[in-house]
Amino acid sequence: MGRGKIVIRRIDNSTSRQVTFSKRRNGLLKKAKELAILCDAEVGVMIFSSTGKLHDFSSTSMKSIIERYNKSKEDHHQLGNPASEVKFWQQEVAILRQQLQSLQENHRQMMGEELSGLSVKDLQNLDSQLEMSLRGVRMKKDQILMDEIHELNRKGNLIHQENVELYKKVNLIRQENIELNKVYGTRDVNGANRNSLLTSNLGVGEDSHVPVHLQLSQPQQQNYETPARATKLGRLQLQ
Amino acid sequence: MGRGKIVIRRIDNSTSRQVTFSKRRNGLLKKAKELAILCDAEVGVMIFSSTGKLHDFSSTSMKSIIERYNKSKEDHHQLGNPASEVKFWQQEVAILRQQLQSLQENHRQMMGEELSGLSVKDLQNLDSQLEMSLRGVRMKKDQILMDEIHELNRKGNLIHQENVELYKKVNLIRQENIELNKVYGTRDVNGANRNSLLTSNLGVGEDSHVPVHLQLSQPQQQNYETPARATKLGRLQLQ
DNA sequence: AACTATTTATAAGA
DNA sequence: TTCTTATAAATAGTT
Repeated sequence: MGRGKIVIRRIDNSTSRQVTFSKRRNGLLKKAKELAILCDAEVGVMIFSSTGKLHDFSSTSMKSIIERYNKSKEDHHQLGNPASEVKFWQQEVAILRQQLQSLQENHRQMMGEELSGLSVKDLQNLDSQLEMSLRGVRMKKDQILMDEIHELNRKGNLIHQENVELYKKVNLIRQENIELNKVYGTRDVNGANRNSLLTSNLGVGEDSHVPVHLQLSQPQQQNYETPARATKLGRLQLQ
Repeated sequence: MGRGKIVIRRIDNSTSRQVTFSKRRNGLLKKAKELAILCDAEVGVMIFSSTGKLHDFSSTSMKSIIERYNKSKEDHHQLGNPASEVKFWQQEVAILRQQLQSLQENHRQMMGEELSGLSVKDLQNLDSQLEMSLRGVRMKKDQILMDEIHELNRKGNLIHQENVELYKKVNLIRQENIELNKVYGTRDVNGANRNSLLTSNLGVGEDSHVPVHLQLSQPQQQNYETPARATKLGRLQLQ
């Protein structure tokens, strides 16, 4: 429901993700409120943004909704109980550690390390993925460079235009001087010579009337530099 | 958003209240799901219909969302609480969450996604890393394939040796038969013909005395398959 | 449960 | 962030 259709998938761009979050969060909270009023329901909504900020709505008190939820789930494991609370957090740590380990292993494989356990099929899949990533990265890089080049061209042409205008002005003033000389007689022959000299010099400027246009012939094949070491992007330090 | 505009007020008619509840409940849950996915948010929704039935959605576990909610709302149970153990585990969770987020961001970049924030230099480093990874993966893959080929060659040669030995034995036995025929006279002309036929057939085997040797001409350039989808290696599912 | 005329939400762009 | 606006999506009332 917007200018275009979208697929429900994590929004890559951080800025538009934030904007969308803001809009949709408001929408969700509004609809929760409406549902509670229209249908006489008890509704609780908790939202944590990716930056960790909490947004919530509850038709009655959130505490009572959570209690009702726990009761409904037959969950007699109370959240105020310190022993079970410790247990909960320990479980949470265990889950996160497992996720982290899994991601780390995956990361190492994407770095071309620790490939021993993989089959040819696994390796082929990894190969394809890396190739796709590489294509994406290079496209992005080229796009940035092309944008820069276009910007430079734009500025170059602007400056060139300025030069043309200045040249016209100079020519006009020179013409005026010649007219003045005609009216008051040629008092200064050397002065006239200087004028003709100036003319020929500016004539060179006239040759470059074609717009400046730089271009990379094959940007995707160019090599800008080859760092031997792994960078912060390639080799993430954990802890 | 319907045939007519409505005011947000409790629907008196019980039946249409139920119907509206059903429709809007689904809408709310759908939107909660979308928000969680699109904006990478942690979302929990609890709905009790007026008949008391529970409907809920949670992007992660509802327990962890409620915990986070309680923690976010107030850390009142930290004051003078001897359960510093809880605090410790909470800190542990915070650290792990941060690590996980960092690794996830890195992983997305290595997958060629979310490249918006990167400079040309960053992209070049990523490019180099991916290329290096790719080289490593292909080397590993080729090595496995070459090992397999060598193993097959070894087995092939072994079998070929066996065949040579068998051929020698057959030839010996045939020679013995000829000798016996000479001694006892040719009882069976057709039998001799069969023998000579056998000889020529085995002669073909003799031509291939050179060891069998298969080889991939350019293993690193071969394409075994091109999976369009990302695999478990490329696209790791977290929770 | 479908249908569909409308309202509402929101994606994209300033 | 906030506004605007074209378009997608949700849904109120109806069949």
